[in-house]
Amino acid sequence: MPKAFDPQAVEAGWYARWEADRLFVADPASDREKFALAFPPPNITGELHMGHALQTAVYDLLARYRRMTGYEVLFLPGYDHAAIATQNVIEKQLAREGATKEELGREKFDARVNAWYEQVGATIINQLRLLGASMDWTRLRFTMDSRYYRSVMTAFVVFYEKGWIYRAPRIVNWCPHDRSAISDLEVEWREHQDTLYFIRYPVKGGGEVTIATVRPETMLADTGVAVNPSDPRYRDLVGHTAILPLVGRELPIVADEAVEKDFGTGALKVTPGHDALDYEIGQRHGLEIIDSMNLDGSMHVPGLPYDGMLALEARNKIVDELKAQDLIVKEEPYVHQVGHCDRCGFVIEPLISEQWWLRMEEMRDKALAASQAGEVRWHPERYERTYLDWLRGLRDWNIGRQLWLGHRVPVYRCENGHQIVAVDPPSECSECGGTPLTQDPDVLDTWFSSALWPYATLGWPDETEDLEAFYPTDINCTAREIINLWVSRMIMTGLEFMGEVPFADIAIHCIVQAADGRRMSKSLGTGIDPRDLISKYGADALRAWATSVAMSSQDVRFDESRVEGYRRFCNKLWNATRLVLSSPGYETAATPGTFEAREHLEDRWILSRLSAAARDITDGIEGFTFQDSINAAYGFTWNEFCDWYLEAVKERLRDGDVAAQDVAHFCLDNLFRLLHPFMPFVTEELWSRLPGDRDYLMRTEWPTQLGRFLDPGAEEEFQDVMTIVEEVRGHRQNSGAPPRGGQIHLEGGVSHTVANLAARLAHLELVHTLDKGTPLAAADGKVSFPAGARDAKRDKEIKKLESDLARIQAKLANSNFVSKAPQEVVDETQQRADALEAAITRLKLE
RNA sequence: GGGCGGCUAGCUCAGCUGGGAGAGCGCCAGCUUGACAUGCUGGAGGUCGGGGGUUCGAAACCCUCGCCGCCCACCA
Repeated sequence: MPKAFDPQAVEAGWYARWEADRLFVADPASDREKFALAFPPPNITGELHMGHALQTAVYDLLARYRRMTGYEVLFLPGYDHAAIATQNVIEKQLAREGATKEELGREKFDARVNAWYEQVGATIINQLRLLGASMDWTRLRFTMDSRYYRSVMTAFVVFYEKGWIYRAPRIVNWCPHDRSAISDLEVEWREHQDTLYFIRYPVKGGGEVTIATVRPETMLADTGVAVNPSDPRYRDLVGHTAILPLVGRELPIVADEAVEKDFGTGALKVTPGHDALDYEIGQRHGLEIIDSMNLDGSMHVPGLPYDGMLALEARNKIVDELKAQDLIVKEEPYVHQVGHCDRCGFVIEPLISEQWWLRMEEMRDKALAASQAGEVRWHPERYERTYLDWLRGLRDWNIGRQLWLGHRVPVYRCENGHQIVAVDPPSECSECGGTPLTQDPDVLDTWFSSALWPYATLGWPDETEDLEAFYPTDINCTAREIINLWVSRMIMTGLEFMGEVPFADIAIHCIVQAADGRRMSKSLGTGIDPRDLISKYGADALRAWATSVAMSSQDVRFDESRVEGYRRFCNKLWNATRLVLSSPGYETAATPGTFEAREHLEDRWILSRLSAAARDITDGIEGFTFQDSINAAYGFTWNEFCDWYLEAVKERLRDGDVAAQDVAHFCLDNLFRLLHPFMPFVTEELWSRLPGDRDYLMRTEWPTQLGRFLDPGAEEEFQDVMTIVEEVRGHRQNSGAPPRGGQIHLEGGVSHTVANLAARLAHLELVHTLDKGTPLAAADGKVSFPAGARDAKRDKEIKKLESDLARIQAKLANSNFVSKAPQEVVDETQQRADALEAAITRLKLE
């Protein structure tokens, strides 16, 4: 067995073996209880980043844990076509080549996209394998594969037949770059420093009204002026008509509650064609809608000199002309939020467009009712509110996109104007039999298809065996930024189509930031490729780190040294195993179990500690506090099993002591099981090196029967041992004594077992009389302290203990404390005081 | 504008329902200790963001202020 743990060498073979033996493949016909995870399909826009690695580690931990606890587990992988995002990726590639998708043409563009899907899909799968994700590859899904496509079409048709899908012109968020509408959730708000212009609009019949705007170019499409009805400044103007400068259009002056009296001048220019609020005001007052913008964001004002200009260009020219006419009252610097397309970054232009809409009321209400009924549990709980608040304010969803990439809307029209909505493309018009039919050019919002993920991947709308066995799935774990975009929509459509929430538990994991606190991103150069970390520290180390931070209440800054720490942890496990394996005769010690005798204190102690660790690790997983699991496993392994137990039994192991072998073996065996979900590779490897004929660790049982080893008496006694050993080491160090040698004197109260073990661990000779020799040591005043070892550090320690004691005694002297605090707290405090007094006495002894 | 999270050792973070301030890394000192120098031993380092309050007792609960971050939102 190599002296050092080498992740590369260990990891290489296991994944292939697990997979070849079909350990990841779920059986819907199994008698076992089912546990299903539909892995959030990564966008097929590029390679997986740290966030994906973290998420994968969490999912796989749950999958492996559930397999070991007896469930039939389905861990279903896949990826998402991510229409708008992928289209942007390809367009950027084309731009670098000096081309555009229009030049390329639709067919070649599609071919290019498919090639990209193949390439990136393969990379993603490879990364997931490197991470050790125990996914059922026989069920790999893609949101654009033919079966999934059919699910999406079916959902559309069902919604349509319910009357929930309709087409209507409305103000939408228009991305001039993508030439598509996007939903409110895809708008990213960024702070802009702009200028607020105060512009004078003359009023017909005399007077004027001054409005404030940051977008003077939109005035070309103004069709009204609005003021608040309760604003005394403008009361007399309501009902009058303003004249639009530069254009001459007559603008009715209306009163509307939506106008803020305190903003600007309190008078608002109304541009129903290019502002959401103005649109609503316009609707209420029957104002005309004028469209002054082309779909590429340029001005569409035929007959005016601004026609065809870019918005900003037009703005400058308009401001110049208004100034020339002395219509600008003033300009103020103004900081505000401006919407951008979250995929391409272009400034969003609100404009009127005819779009496909999905009514959400009924689905929203069902989702709210499900939460009310406790069918959805959030971890941490606070995210439930984020979700519910958003749901309550939900409006109709714009599901149409004017992109090249995505699921085409299944709506067809014949030459006679009939409209057919069908899952499969009809060959002729169902009303007049006419041909040819043309399909609606729109595609669906990529989130429309993602919303079906938990059941479309299982075969819906067909009543498949998988759907029957594995729906609902059990847990969804994602970043909070897609709670509204994705999680909420899965819940709504899941309730609608399947009648049940798609998962009962939702865990929100943290976001990994770069070490300096910035966002991890490729473009900023702050991203880290998980594969680099895997090759440096191993997948196990990366996973252990990921699960240790995943459920953090705040986002975490990436700290590479922590990943490195977990690699060292793997090495520690490795070497602990090596030590045990080197015990003579151990190879043939096939049947553990003789430790039941448990005559040694250290054996009883470590089994008790193992039992506690198993409990803490299990509780952490069940309670979505994975960091507690990792910490318990780490602490047990390093600070208890290695630092104390193995040190205590080294000689016994060297002598081939069967009880020591059995106990050590039992600890390792259970520890590997307990760590397997977190660090699957190294644990599987070490497990395979233990003697005996072994099946895969991956499919052994989770330890659940260790409670019987809890042994408070042994823990207390061993605590005495540790205290003595630590005191001896401390004083040795302070007095410059060599690390070994010297004697320990046994006094009255100390059990022979404790003294003996302490002597062994501290490398002392145990003697039974006080007058023999000079050194040493200690515990609870039961062992005398030798003369001649007094030093400055000891004085300092005495001082510290004395001040601690003074504080505690003051507490005990407080009658309020004694009378009001619970008796056990008072008792405990008294015990601490006694212990401190004893320690001081001991240290002062000469 | 509303909501949420964070502020704990030099750094990255734990501290759950209030009762002795923790870990990893880093730092200092000492160790070729028959598993591991990816190691071992000892140690330094914190008025738990500031200020009030509740309590016998507060890092934890309440109020308030200050920064940092996120989400939501139709004030042009």
